[in-house]
Amino acid sequence: MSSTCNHSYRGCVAGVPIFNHLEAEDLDEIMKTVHSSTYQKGEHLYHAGDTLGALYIVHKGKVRIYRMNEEGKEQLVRLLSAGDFTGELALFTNKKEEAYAEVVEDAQVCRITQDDLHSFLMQYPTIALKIMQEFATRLDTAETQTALFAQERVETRIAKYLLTCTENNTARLTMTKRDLASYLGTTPETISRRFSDMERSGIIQKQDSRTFLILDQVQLEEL
Amino acid sequence: MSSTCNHSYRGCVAGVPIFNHLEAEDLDEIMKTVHSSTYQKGEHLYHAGDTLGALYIVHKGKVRIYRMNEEGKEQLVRLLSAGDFTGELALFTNKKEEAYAEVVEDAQVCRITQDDLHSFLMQYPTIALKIMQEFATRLDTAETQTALFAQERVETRIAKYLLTCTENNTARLTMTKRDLASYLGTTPETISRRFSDMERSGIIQKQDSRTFLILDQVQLEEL
DNA sequence: AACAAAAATTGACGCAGATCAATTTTCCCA
DNA sequence: TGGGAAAATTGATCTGCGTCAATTTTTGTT
Repeated sequence: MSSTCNHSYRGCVAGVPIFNHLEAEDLDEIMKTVHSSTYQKGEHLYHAGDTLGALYIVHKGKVRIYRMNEEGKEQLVRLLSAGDFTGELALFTNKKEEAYAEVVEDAQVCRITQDDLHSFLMQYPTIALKIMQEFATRLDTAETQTALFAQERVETRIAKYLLTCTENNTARLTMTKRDLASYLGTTPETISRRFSDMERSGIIQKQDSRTFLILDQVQLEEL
Repeated sequence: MSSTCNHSYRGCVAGVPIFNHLEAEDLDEIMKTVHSSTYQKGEHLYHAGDTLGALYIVHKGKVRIYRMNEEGKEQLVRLLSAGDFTGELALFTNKKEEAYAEVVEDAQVCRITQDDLHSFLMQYPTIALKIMQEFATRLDTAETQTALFAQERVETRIAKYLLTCTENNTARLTMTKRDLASYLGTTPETISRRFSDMERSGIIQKQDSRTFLILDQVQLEEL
């Protein structure tokens, strides 16, 4: 069960890229209209088909955005953590939501209604700019992702993904391999095999189930 | 060669969803800052790697937005016609463009510089709303497209695509099958075979090279 | 610590779709 | 309007990856 309250809780909004450039008094203004809820693992923020009237901003925890086709096959679209938002489709168009938002780590989520947001946009045009920045970036990511699916083999997709989450020659996965498979448009079995291949050929080395040492970055890059 | 002029040409802007809700005098205001160019088939508006400082709005003609991977494989991302725009990534973020924009049908294109657009957004917040609407829609399309690639067979992708361009039981392709293959992440050969299959099983019937009669929409929908 | 449930691994097998190659058809534009 | 180039079609072959199935490992819970 999720619990709701609409007290002023500035932290929820202050940490979010869309708003964090505003002055303190403007933030407080916005906070007055924000509804904050906590959700537990397994709960959904929304389902496909819902007509959302609000923007959901994750303040704490993790939320899995996924789609499902007619046969029930899932595709992981995005994994939200603190500062990320969702629900923009129903907010800016009048389409129904096509994705599901499932809490995978106990979360605190702020909601801003469509009407409130629209009036903020008129009042603070810089917010619009921030949102557009976020949109443009996400659009680019989505199109890159599509191109990746369209023209690269699974091995290449994994390699590219690993590189995006590598720091100091160490790749730390933020999700299970099962979710990774779904995100990369393949199966857990194939993910497993490709990881084994890469270990066998000395490109990576398993540290623990979620951490891998990159032994040969050059080779990884040209997969 | 493209020719440029920046005379006031209201038509360029008036027909564009982002601006067409504005009053005539506001339109004229905007028009003053718009640069209009004509391009011939084969010319490029921009290449991957360019740092664009402007939004490109197609007023006439067609523009092919495509990406290319390291091996030179192309993926068609979008086909722009009158009213569509491109260049938003470089405009709202500071990333370099990752796609190519090639004119495939003699085109007239308007350009609005970053600075001008930003000041319009502050002056007319409703423009921002329109752009966000467009972004949200496109984001949804891109994510739908990704999911389509991730979980559906080529036959299904074709079927879904055909349905999007069907009117009165007639599907009219807006691009060559070669481009369609690139758009759907497959090869011309496979496209050809699947179309033949669908004709053989009485689902569609070729009218001319770009037009197909939908004989059995139900079956097409469940492919 | 112990258990159940979820996740991950590995093998065997089959198929959708890519690739290569050879025509045929369509589309321009000179 | 004719000729050359691009696009489309069709066949033959090969392969990456999905599917099914059986364990094994990891994880979270009491």
